[in-house]
Amino acid sequence: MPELPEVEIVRRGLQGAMEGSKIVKAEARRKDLRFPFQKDFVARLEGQTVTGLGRRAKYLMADLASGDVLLMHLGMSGSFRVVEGDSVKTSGQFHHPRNEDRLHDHVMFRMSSGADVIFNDPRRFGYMKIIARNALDDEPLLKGLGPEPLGNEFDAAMLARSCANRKTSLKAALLDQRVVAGLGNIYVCEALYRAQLSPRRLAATLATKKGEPTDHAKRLVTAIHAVLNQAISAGGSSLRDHRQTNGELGYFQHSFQVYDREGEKCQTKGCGGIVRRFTQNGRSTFWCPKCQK
DNA sequence: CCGCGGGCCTGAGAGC
DNA sequence: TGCTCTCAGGCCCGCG
Repeated sequence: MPELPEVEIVRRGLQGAMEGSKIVKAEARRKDLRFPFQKDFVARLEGQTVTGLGRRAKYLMADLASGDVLLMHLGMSGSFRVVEGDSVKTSGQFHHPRNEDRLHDHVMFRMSSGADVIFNDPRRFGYMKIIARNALDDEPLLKGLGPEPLGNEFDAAMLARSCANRKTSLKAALLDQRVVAGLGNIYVCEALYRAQLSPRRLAATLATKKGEPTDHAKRLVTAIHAVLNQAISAGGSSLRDHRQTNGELGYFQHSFQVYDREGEKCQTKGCGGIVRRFTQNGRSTFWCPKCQK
């Protein structure tokens, strides 16, 4: 499911239920997601107050009073929902009266706020891991992540620098979390379209021979900022799995200009092109060959 | 070091 | 209806 905007929406949705509340009870209903849970996973969570809920790239990070950090990744199909009230009365087993499919409810946090926070993930590409805060810098999952695309340090100069020596397409470079951390297939396609840059273009063409950013690099950074901010404002994109934590859908999918729009007319005024699709590095690329150069 | 392709999972949808 | 095939928002790993 989730690229940066969806993860950010989930973070905001979980804040009310989790920040400042204690994890009264935690359950991992299977022994693994993408990776096995740590043996002491539940023990390190129960009784801990969540002092803050942050995001790095596509990771959610819950700060615990113990000094641990709970790292959570949604993979392709992970989602959280917050259930308030009635279910809390249910003793023992983690159970909710709402009549939905619970087959893939894999993790539950019962919070002192009175809310149950439930992680559902059919494909189980998601995972959770507890790390001591003072060991975050050595965490392999986080090491090597590039800049936050909405952060201050991400600008045309930096993007040009990290693309300068790449021997790959611009599309592949933007999907590489070492270059910029948080974009996925949808928002890369949309940003390239908005910047009118071809996904096939060599990544290195964002920099001059001296390594200075080209106008293309500036356009691309502007487009990335715009598309991410608009997507966050729209609650993210709901294609299959993404839900806000209150169960509502995001609606940025209605604003896609190329993603999943193969065969449709290009929306750029006066272009008259047709949105095409092809495969790059095993992933679908959607673009307008006429206006993206 | 870098770039690429395979694999991990389940489920939805298309085609027969 | 039901089977088979393809594809899906991510990312680790092993190979060349």
